[in-house]
Amino acid sequence: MKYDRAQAISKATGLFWKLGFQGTKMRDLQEHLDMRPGSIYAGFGSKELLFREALNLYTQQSIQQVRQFTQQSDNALNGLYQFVKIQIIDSIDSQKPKNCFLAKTVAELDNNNAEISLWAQLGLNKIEEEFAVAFKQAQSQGVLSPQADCARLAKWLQVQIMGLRSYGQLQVSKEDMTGILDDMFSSLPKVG
Amino acid sequence: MKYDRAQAISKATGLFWKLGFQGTKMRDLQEHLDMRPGSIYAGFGSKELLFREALNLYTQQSIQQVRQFTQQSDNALNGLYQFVKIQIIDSIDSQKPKNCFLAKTVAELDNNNAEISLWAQLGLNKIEEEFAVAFKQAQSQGVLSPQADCARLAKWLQVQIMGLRSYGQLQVSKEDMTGILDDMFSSLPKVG
DNA sequence: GCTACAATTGAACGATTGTTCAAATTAACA
DNA sequence: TGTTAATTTGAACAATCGTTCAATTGTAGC
Repeated sequence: MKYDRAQAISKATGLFWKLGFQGTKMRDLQEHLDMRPGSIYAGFGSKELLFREALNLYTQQSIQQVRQFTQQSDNALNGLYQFVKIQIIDSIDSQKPKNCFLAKTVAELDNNNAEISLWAQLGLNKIEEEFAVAFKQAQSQGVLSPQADCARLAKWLQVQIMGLRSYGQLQVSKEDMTGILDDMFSSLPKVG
Repeated sequence: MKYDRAQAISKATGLFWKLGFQGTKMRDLQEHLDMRPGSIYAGFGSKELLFREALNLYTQQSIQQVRQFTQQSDNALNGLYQFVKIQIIDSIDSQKPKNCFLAKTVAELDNNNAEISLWAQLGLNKIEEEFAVAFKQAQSQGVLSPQADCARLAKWLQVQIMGLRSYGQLQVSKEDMTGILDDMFSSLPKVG
């Protein structure tokens, strides 16, 4: 029976996220995907191409979740808060990887694997753009100051999320993390 | 002639910082240190032990720089600002690694290399403690609110630095980075 | 210059790496 | 059911990995 491509990419994403590109060996993937090397290479071409599929899936899911939270919440600002809270804080006690898969990839790979690193950076840019959209939404909803520079706020939020996720790798309590998160959002130029 | 141990560790730190533990091969080290494998193993025991020396040097230098900046500046708060600015922003146009060596190590290594990861986490804790000391100094100097929770601010600063350094890996301008940095420090409960 | 010890050398080892491909198996259609 | 094409299998490959160690070179005291 032919393998389930979407499920295979999903499983590979989890493994790559946890172990990194270099840390994930083909034999790890063979076990985790329950596929033999020939099948993996027939389906994806190489370890690098499969890794790029993983980066794509992660990016796409992140963007989707930002949209989901900003639309479900009463306003986009609360939506972003919920996005960070659920995505980062609530994963602290779980065994899921805590840092950002894209940022970790950029950090791991130097100029020897420049193409993969650039691909990850492209994903981060897309997500940042989505943050900017959310901030503009917040402005049109009247909860964020019209004078606020949304592009700059988007960069700021990226920095905050990267920092939180890096710091979340250490042994921290949810309370400490929530405290930092609340301080973050209380510094925004809110309205009302 | 016997090799210069301190210089060898310094060179190894630069390479490990750039390429990571797994990304740095013994043959890379042999080239970069201009030492033959036997000498490296006679001097340091193994790749892992040399890596730990690198983590130690990086931690020690970071703490030393925090102390240096907080003492040279007119007050500890400005000292911390200068520390971040010079250490991070001014390295953007250089070819030095931009992310935090310790945070990168924690992100890279999973439970298979738990000992190294824990060692890096210990270094991050030491640095955070130094941040707390600096904030207390700022309080006694009358530039930071006496009600401020210095331990919490130290955690906050770690998050900010990790975020800035992660984000600094992308193609950003010094201006954008300085803007984010200024926003960061302007949100502190300053006095006067 | 000789001895004795310390340090360096670099070829080589076994293990592991990403990848290949002929053979075996399954699926599709008559 | 028989035939063809699509897919999976897993042993095996060349390259590279961290590491070792007998041989060589360098150093210090006499």
